[in-house]
Amino acid sequence: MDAQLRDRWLATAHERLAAAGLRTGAARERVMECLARDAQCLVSVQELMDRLRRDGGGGSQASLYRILDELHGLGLLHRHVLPDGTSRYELALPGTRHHHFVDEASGRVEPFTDPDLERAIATAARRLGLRMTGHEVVITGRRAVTDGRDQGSSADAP
Amino acid sequence: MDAQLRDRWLATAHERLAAAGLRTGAARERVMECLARDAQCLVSVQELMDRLRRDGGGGSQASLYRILDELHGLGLLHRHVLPDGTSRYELALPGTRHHHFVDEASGRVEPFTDPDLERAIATAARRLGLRMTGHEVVITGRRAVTDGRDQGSSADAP
DNA sequence: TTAGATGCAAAGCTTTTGCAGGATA
DNA sequence: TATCCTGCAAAAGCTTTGCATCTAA
Repeated sequence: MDAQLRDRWLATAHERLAAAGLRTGAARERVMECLARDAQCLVSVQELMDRLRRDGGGGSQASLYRILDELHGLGLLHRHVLPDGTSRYELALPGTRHHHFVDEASGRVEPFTDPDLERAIATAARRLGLRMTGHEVVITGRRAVTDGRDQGSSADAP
Repeated sequence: MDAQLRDRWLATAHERLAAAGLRTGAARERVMECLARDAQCLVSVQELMDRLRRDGGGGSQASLYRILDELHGLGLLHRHVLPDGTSRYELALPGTRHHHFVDEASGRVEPFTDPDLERAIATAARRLGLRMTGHEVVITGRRAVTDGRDQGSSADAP
């Protein structure tokens, strides 16, 4: 968990909510703190619900969905839909964009970044004559059996 | 609609179904013909249902879902989930893979291909040490106002 | 004759909505 | 005090399942 990212997101979020003329509510504050901490990479609504309950705060499902939709509308969250049809959210902040890999073996979603891929997407959009507002890359697969072999330099930015 | 693609897919599908020891059923035949014709780029289950009804054949919703799942399991269909949570299918055949662009203005989904992008994805997967079984790229945006200007060479393979 | 294939209806899941009551600025 | 925020419960969609029936091989 990146504490700096968490704080930066919380600050931005509060700022933007205030600018939108919205008030401070207990439920939303709890959700936002949970997101800032646990949604640095895609989390499902169910996972969020569980963590909120575990954190003691409680909160209703309806509020959670409403709040997520609201934050997404303000551009504070990215929203993805997995092949199973459930939606997942993660913090949206400039410079933190990443792609996703779904491990078929475990069902886990993991982030990765790749400047070349990013570039290729931008180029493709330009070729198509599009003003791109967003993009999503999901690679599905399994970890190659590494048996200790070097996997080559990580595509993840350091 | 690409008649050659349609026929090639139907042939492959029949072949693979037979190889899997499955029997011929009226409902599945109708669905397959509809897919071969209308699912060369992502169609929703609802759209398929409508077209099947319009074609007169009828068929139940349960069968449609079952058949789609079955064909997907045999690798004959690609399955995508759009941001609204509904799933869409399209024919899966070697050499016909393409990416998707969602036009925010119209909500339409359109296909495009881009060898460079394809390459970038393969490279990224390799770097990550993954055995890739699938990938999905969705670009969201709007068509730039072209006002007659050349958009550059199309990213679509000729 | 036997294992699939199909349709109908009901159940399951995630997500959304309606409303009344409770906060915030 | 006027909005906005919350929670509860019910509703809405899309998708899956159970079960009895029909059919291809």
